Amino acid sequence: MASRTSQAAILNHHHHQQPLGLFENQEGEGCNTQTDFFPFPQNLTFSSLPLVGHQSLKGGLSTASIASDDAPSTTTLSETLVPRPSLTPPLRHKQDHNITTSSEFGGGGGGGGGGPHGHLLSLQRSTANLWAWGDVSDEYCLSSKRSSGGDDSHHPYLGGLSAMKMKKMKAIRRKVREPRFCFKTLSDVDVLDDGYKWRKYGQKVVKNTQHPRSYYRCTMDNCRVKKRVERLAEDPRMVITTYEGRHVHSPSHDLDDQDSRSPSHLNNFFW
DNA sequence: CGGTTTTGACCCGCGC
DNA sequence: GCGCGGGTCAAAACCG
Repeated sequence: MASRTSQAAILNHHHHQQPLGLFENQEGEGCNTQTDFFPFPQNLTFSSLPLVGHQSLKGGLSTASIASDDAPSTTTLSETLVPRPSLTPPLRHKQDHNITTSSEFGGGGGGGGGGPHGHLLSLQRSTANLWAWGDVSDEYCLSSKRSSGGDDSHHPYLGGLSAMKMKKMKAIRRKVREPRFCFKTLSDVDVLDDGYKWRKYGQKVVKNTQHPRSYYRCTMDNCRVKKRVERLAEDPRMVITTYEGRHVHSPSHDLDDQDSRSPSHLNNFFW
C-alpha cells in the first residue's frame, strides 16, 4: 500500500474560488493538472484511498479532489467544506455488465437484488475526484439532530409529535446536517463498493439530467449513513457518490475478509 | 422467506 | 400563497 502516503492538496475552483481538494495518490500521476494548491487540513487523513488503490486500482485511482461548492451541475452542492478526520472508505465497484472484474471480494454480499457484492470492478482505468462538503460547522457537528431523537427524529411522517414541534425539528435538522462528502469517479458502474452494505430507498430523476439519482441507506441498525449516487450531467462517465453521516460500525467487509489487511486504520472510516 | 429494489406518492424547503 | 424540485416513504415486486 504505497499509496497510503497519498498527497493531498486543494485547488481553487475556477468559478467560485472555492477550495477544491486534490488528493494525489503517490502512484498516480495526478491526472488533474489544476494548480493553486493549498494546505489541506492535517487531520484529514485519506488512509482509505490507499485501500482503493491497494485493492485493484494499482494507481489507477490516482486523484481525488475535494470541493465545497464545485457541484456537479445536477446537484446543489452548496454547503461548505467540512473536512472529516477520515473520509474515504475503501472503494470498489460493483460489477456491471460493462466492466471487467478483476477481483472478487467475497464477504459483504447482500441478499437480494442489490446486495450482491460479488465481483468487483477493477478500477485500473478509473479516476476519482473527491469532493467533500457539508454545511456542518464545528460547533454543532450535528448530533442534536438524530442522536437524541433516536428513531423518530428522522421520521418525516411521525405522528407522535405536534406539527409545530415537527416543524421546529425540521428547521433544526436542516441546519444541523450530517457531515457529508462526495467524490466523483470515472467508472462504468454506479455503485461503489465501499465495504458497507447499502439498501436503496429511492431514486429520482433530477432536473436537467438524463440519469436518475439513487438514494441508499446503510443497512446496519442504528446507522443512519446515507449515500447518493448519480452520474455527472456533462460527463456521464463520471459517477458522483455522496455520503452523509457517519457510520457507527465498521465496514461489513472488515468483518469478513478485510480485517487482516489493515484493521486499525479502517476505523477511520467512521466518517 | 427474508432482504432488496422499484416506483408512485407524499412531504417540505425554497424561490418567485 | 403557489409551484417546483429534491428527498423520503412504503407497498409491491423481485431475487437468491
